[in-house]
Amino acid sequence: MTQKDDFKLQDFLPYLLNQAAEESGLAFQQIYKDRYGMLRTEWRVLFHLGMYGRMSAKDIGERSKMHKTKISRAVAKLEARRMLTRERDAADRRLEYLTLTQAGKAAYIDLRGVAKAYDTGLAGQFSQEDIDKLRLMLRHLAGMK
Amino acid sequence: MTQKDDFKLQDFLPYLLNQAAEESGLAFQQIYKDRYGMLRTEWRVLFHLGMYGRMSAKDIGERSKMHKTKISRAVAKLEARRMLTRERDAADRRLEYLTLTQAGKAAYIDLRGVAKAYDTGLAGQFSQEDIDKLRLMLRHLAGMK
DNA sequence: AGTTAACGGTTGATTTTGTAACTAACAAGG
DNA sequence: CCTTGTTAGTTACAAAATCAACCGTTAACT
Repeated sequence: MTQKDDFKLQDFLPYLLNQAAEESGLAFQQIYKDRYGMLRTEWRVLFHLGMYGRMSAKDIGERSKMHKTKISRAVAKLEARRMLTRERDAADRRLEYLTLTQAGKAAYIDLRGVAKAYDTGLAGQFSQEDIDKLRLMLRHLAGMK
Repeated sequence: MTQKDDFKLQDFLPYLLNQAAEESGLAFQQIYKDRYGMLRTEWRVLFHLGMYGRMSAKDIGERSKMHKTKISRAVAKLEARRMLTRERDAADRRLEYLTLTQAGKAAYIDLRGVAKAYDTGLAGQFSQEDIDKLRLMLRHLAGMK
């Protein structure tokens, strides 16, 4: 091109990370979509509630860095599908605590199992040492220090 | 939760990759958006044409794994902004070859410089050895063998 | 040639996201 | 109390992504 063109898009970290994220998540996405008709935002909310138990939308937002509108909509859908219930805080009536229903817990446990196996499969392509380092670096890049 | 819950969402590779991709790309995204009003699909098309020179939408699709409708629309926008021109193949009149205009090249060169500096900044957080390994693993996960 | 299938690319309808503005509730200072 | 500001969450509207159907063209088979 116009000057010596030693730029390689395939090495550009944001691009590479995106491609890896997309490709590596595809098959898992297919599962929660097919099995429960969920969106990514929805399974993320589900996972947060499954892992940490009862919490507010705000708490989820802080941990996941998802925008509050996404969470609001995901919660609405999960509620419509009877996967969670809301409960207003008596002391501060702006707050709503979210809890998984039995159906929600069942979905969480199911998907958690899938995720674990899936992750094991991905990680299995590398040595334990390498995968540990990868996770460490990714956490660093993600700002999850 | 219901059983021993040793699942950590923060270690789940597709999730972690997504967070890292999102976070690491944010500031760069801001630049091509502010400076040229571009979308991610648009700068990707721009970069492909800048790096490889004249090519068809289909070629871009194969290399970038973007869906053809995204590419079609990105090309239309770049054309409207006079960043590229189309040229029909005389032999196979379904094909269109895309070429950057001067303005397109200038934008590419500008953004390529930004990307390089940006990437250097990201990579600088790690040792050369680690960053090489990271890229290798990401390429592997992305299926870009 | 004539039919059918496949391909490159575009378009339109629907879904999902992003951005702002909005409620309703609380908090702090006067 | 009463303003002003902030917070948790929702909603409305615009921007963008997805999906399927589409057009014109080429290829393949008969």
